Amino acid sequence: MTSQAKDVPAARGDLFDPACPTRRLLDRIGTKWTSMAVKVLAEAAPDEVRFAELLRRMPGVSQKMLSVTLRSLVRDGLVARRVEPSVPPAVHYRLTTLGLSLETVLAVVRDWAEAHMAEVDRANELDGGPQDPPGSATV
Amino acid sequence: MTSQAKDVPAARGDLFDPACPTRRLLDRIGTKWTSMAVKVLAEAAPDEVRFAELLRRMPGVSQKMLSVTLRSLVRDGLVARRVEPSVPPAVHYRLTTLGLSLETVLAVVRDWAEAHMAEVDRANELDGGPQDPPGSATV
DNA sequence: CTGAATCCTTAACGATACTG
DNA sequence: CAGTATCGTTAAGGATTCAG
Repeated sequence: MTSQAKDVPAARGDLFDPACPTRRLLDRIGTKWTSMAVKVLAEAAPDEVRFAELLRRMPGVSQKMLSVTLRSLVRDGLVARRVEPSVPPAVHYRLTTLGLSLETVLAVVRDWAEAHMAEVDRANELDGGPQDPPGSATV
Repeated sequence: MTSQAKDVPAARGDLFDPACPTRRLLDRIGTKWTSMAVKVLAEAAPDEVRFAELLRRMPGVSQKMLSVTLRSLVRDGLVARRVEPSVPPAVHYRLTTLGLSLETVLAVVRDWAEAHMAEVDRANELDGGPQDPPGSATV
C-alpha cells in the first residue's frame, strides 16, 4: 500500500527513513504492555511463565491485550511460546536470547526513568502551576 | 503533592503502578517524532537549532507535529527554548542537561535497533512466509 | 518565521462475550 | 486454561488554514 512510492528520498541517514529501525523498535516497546511483559518474563527467566500467571503478574492488563502483546512478541522472535498438550492446555512463555538482550535496553530506560522522571514531573508542575519562574518568557 | 494518599499499594515494584515512571517515559519517547528531535538536537549540541532548521533536518515531520513535539519536550524540561526578539522572530532550541542525558538512553535504544531489528524482521518474515523453520516448536 | 486552531483518519486500548 | 471476536472510546498523527 505504502511501499510503491515513486522515489522516497531517504535523504541523509537511514534514521529518517520510514523504515528506520529505531523508529520501529520504539513503536514496539512503546505499546502499553510490551515493556511490562518483557520485564516480568525477564524476572522469571530462565523459567517459563504461563499465560494466567502473566495475567496475574501484570495488574491491569486484560486477556485480550496480554494476548495481543504476547503474539507480537512471539512474532518478533523476542518470546518463545510452548504449548503443553494437556487438558486444559498449558501454554508457557519465555524470553528468547534476543528478548533477553532487549531487556538490557529496557533496563537502561527504566534506570533513567527512575532517576529522572521526577525532574520531568517537576518541570511540568512549574509549567502548569502557580509559579512564574524568572526568565520564562511564557508571554 | 502526590504523597498524601492513604496507602497506595505499590505492590511489588512501582513498575506496576499506573504512574510508573518507566511507562510514562516510554509514552513520551514512543511518540513518533520525539526521538528524532532529540537526536537532531543532540547532534547539533551544544549549538542551538532553529525551528525551520529542525523542520529541514526532520524529513516527513509537519509543522504541527514538530511544534507539538517541541512543546512537550520543553514542558518536560528536556529542551530549552530561546526566543530572539527580532522580526520575524527567531526561536532557538537546544537540549538541556536532562535532555542530553536522555539522549544517552536513546543511543542505547538506537544501537540495539541497528544491531538486532534485522533479526526481528527475519522472525516476522518466517512467521508470515511460506517457510516452516526446523527446530521452531511452533506446534 | 513560528506557531496555533481545526478537521479528519487511523489505530491502540479496554470491556465484554464466546470457543476449544 | 488460553485464547479469539466484536464493539466502542480515545488519542496520535497528518493536512490544511489562520495569525502574530
